Amino acid sequence: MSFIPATKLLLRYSATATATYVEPSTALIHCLELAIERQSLKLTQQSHAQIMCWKLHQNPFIVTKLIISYATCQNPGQGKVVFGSVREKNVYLWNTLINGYVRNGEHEYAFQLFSEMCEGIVCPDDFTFSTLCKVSGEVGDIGVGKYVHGKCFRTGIALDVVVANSAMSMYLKCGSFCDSLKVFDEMPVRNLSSWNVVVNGYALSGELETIATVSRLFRLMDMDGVRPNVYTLSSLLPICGKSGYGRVIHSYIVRSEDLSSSSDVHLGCSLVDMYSRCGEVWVARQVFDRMESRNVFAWTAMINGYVSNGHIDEAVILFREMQIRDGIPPNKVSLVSILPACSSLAGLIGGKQIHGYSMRRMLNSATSFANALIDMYFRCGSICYAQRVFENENFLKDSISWSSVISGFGMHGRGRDAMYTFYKMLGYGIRPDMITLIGVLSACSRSGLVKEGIDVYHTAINEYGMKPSLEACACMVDMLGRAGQLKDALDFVQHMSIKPGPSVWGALINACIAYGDSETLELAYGVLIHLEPENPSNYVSLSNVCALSRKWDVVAKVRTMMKVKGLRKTPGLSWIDVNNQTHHFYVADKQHYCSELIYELLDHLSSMMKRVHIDFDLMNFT
DNA sequence: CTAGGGTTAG
Repeated sequence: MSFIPATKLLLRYSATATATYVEPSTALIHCLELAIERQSLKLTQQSHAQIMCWKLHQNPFIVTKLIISYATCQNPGQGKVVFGSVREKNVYLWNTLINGYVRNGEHEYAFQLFSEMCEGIVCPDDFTFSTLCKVSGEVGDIGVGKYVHGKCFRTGIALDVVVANSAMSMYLKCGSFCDSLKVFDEMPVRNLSSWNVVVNGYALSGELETIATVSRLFRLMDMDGVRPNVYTLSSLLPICGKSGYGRVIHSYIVRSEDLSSSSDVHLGCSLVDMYSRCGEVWVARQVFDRMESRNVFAWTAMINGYVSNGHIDEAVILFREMQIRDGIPPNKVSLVSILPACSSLAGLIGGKQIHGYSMRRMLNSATSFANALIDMYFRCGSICYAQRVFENENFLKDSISWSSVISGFGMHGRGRDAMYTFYKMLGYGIRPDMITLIGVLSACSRSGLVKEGIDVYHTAINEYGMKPSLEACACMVDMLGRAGQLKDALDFVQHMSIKPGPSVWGALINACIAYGDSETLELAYGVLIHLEPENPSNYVSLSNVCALSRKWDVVAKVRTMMKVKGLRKTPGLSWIDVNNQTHHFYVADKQHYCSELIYELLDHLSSMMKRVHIDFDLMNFT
């Protein structure tokens, strides 16, 4: 794009002027429009000079354009100077000036101009108020927002669609969805934008209450004579969860010709994401394959879908295809998505390659990326690299970074290190969240640090006002149970502030099995099966326990109960990649052609481990 | 003939 000097452009106008005369003011407006389009300060200044030359600086149209032009060039102050020299300031001029400051992020000055305007002769109009509502929303101060909105009512401007829409959006941004809905309810006329704010409000507020509202929303919109557009649907899709409404929306898109032919990438991404979240990754893939164009968002959504549904190999293939076929380089988020795949593949190499790539592309300074990297190294067994990323790499550590390190240590049985990291985090004044708490507690549990774990639990409640989640409680039960403190564990379960769930009873059961408390065991199984009558794992576990104590009649009863209920448990399996071939094994599986050799080695390793264990115990007791 | 609202993902 070549730069055209203003003077040359004006000359060109003079040349054409022989054929058709062009007003100097029209020529200047065109110049300014070009300046706005190109964001050229130079062209703006040249036009300004020409305006002064031709004495057009009182022309309201030209001056308005000039102020916009300065604002687009990040010079709202220059606009203010121009504004000051205009004798008759009309409402357009005021609005333009205020808007210029808003666009440059100078919210406070915009408010100051607004109050100056209110004291003057020129009254603020609907345009002024919509702008100020937006600013209040961006500031996030509901007090200011209510003040501005209140002023709209005196003049009846509040009923204007755009003003009301801005007010709704303002309340939403200030965190008051109900004020937003109140405005919506009282609007005499609504349009698509009004509905889009409401939909967004639902999207921001919780999930479950929304589900019932989603289908109603469609009907109500239809009754209002408004059809959902791309924005409406892509805000709606992420909150559908597994409700099945996602499919309803998809079919609506397919049926509406304008929507399906728009081939909007954003909408496609939302669909891919929605189906992935529903666990229907195959459908997601079909949507993905039929998209007309795919950007990095689309590719990442699909990769993420595969990773979160456990199709690691597909994710890796797609990660390569994105770069080879479409020439799209991965960005921060693509890397964060693929990193968990590296840890599942149990190969440190892939993760290290991503780490190296991120450093070359300078993508490694992002907190979320560093956090994923730490997690990946821990999962691949490299405590050392994980620590190195945490300590040496230059990124802003958030509570997730600390939590990753804490649970990483826990994973490897390094309870003391986890505790040390936890208290260091508190020392830095960082608030722990539920994930942190669970990380510390599970670390304590695995390392037998019962007293320490209880201390942490009480610190979280008393000093940080946390309300332990079900998982956190399950960790406590697990910790007490593993240490053999069955009475305390049961006592904890019975005095929990929330209703104990399956995970809590499950933890108690494990402890009972390990320490042979058949009385508590019976109680726990009773509750667990009552809570989750459809979970096959519970029956299998119960039957195994009974088999151990040779209660064959109970075993048979449990097995028939499962059959009657039509429950089947998919057996767990493990696998390993050797020379690009995957070998998988079930429990006591003898199918593999190297079975004999494998079991021989396994026996050898177990006896070695037992010896080490004994040594370890001896060391602890002396 | 000038100015305003909804949002933008993984």
